[in-house]
Amino acid sequence: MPPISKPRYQSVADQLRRDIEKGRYRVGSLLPTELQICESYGISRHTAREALRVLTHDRMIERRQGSGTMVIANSRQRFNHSISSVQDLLQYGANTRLSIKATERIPADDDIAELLECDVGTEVVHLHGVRSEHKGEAPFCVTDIYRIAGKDALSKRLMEVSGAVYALVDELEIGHIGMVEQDISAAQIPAENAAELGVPKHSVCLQITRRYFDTGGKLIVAAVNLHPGTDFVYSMSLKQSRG
Amino acid sequence: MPPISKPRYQSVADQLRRDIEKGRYRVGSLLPTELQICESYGISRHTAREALRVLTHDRMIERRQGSGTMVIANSRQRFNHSISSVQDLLQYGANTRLSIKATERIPADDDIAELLECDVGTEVVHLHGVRSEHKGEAPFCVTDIYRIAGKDALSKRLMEVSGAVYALVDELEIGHIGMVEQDISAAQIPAENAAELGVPKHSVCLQITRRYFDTGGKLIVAAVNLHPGTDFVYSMSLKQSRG
DNA sequence: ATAATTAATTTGTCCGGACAACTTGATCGC
DNA sequence: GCGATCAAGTTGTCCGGACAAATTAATTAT
Repeated sequence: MPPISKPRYQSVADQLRRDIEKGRYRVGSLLPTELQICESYGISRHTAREALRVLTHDRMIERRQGSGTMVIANSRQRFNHSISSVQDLLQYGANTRLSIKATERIPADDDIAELLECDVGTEVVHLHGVRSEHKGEAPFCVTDIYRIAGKDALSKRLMEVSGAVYALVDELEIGHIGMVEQDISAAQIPAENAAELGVPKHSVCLQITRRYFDTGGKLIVAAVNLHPGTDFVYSMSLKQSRG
Repeated sequence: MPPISKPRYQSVADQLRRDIEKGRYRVGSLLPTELQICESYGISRHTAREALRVLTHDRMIERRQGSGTMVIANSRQRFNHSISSVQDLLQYGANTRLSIKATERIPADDDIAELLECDVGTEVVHLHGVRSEHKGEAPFCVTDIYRIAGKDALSKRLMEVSGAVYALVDELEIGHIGMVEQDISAAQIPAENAAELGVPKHSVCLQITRRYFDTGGKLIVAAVNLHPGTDFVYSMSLKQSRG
């Protein structure tokens, strides 16, 4: 049998993608069911599911057991945040809406200890929330904030935070931030965050870890942000400086 | 039938992951074949393949038709590049080894035109290469460099580049770089780059797009870098500045 | 001893089937 | 009209099988 240029499932995935891009299936609508795809393309359910798996991986569709397959993106939409200074970062924080979902005190595990430069087991305040552009919009980021728990006012106020806050940093009067250290890497969405972001677990995301230091060089808080998918772009400029 | 806490394939994947992490299967060695996993766990080949798909997605293993399943990572290894200035960027370029694999002149497509701020169809010099820490090491990055083709010396010299170069920017005496614009986002490895990076296609990667401007604000070259996996960390600090 | 050929092994692709789990819609009882 | 229950629809998980494609090992020929 002469080889085909690519697997059947890939061809079907490509055709479905084109259909979505051309507007045959709009965002928010349901794709044909697995059985309908089988009939339309004359393929088995396994092959149909492989094709849909490709589109799921590409984050164009989202599949829900019992509900069907929904189109969640039809074109490459990128939202771009230009952050080159602490001011940019704070402005970005002020322009987006952070909803705190949970607040707790926990003992630091390995990762948190490394992040906060403390011993494993140290008691830490942990806030968990999601960030969105506007109220009611789907979140584009999940955020975990950590601070070594102490008897200081800031730790106590962090524990009291709930609901929607805009400029968390300003809200809490953290004090003058002297420097922010950032680590940016690709990551995969943990299962526990996938649901609140409306993305498949293990799907691609951008992870930005920030550690906020005061002007005296003391670590105030650390935050881990997960931006699902490939749309979120972190932009900044490097200037040539003479030393 | 009472529900199990998680799917069989996930349990098997977790067990295999633990075996890898504990050293039962070391990096570079082969995992048991699909049939052996079926027999060991009393599962079907479909379920075994699903389990292996999970580990593939986590980039712990790599599967080759006819060869078997090789362990490529057993623990979380992160390599961290701190780049906060043009100097850092150039130093980073100098400290790593760029191997040019292809050089060509092509008409700019939509993406390239947007990158270089020129019309679609404009003739562009394109260099394709991979970057590694040391000679002989597996590449950790794939790089595509673009410049609007002209009769200028730089365009001609770009076309002549081949083999291994270290500091491409220095090599070509691009001239004083005044500014570098950077866009960082999560992405997925295109199929055509997966092989040379030794990773599965569509797997997670960090995409860093840089546009180099001279001191007069003129765009010199643009580069798109893909860092596969979640290990590559781009670090930089933001300083508080008074306005 | 070496090269070519063949066989075996292994993963990739595709098929069909069955049942679980979840969601949605229809029907019945109050 | 509303709530509870049931049926239908849909995706998720698991099974078994077959053949293709790629790689490796064994065998054969020189």
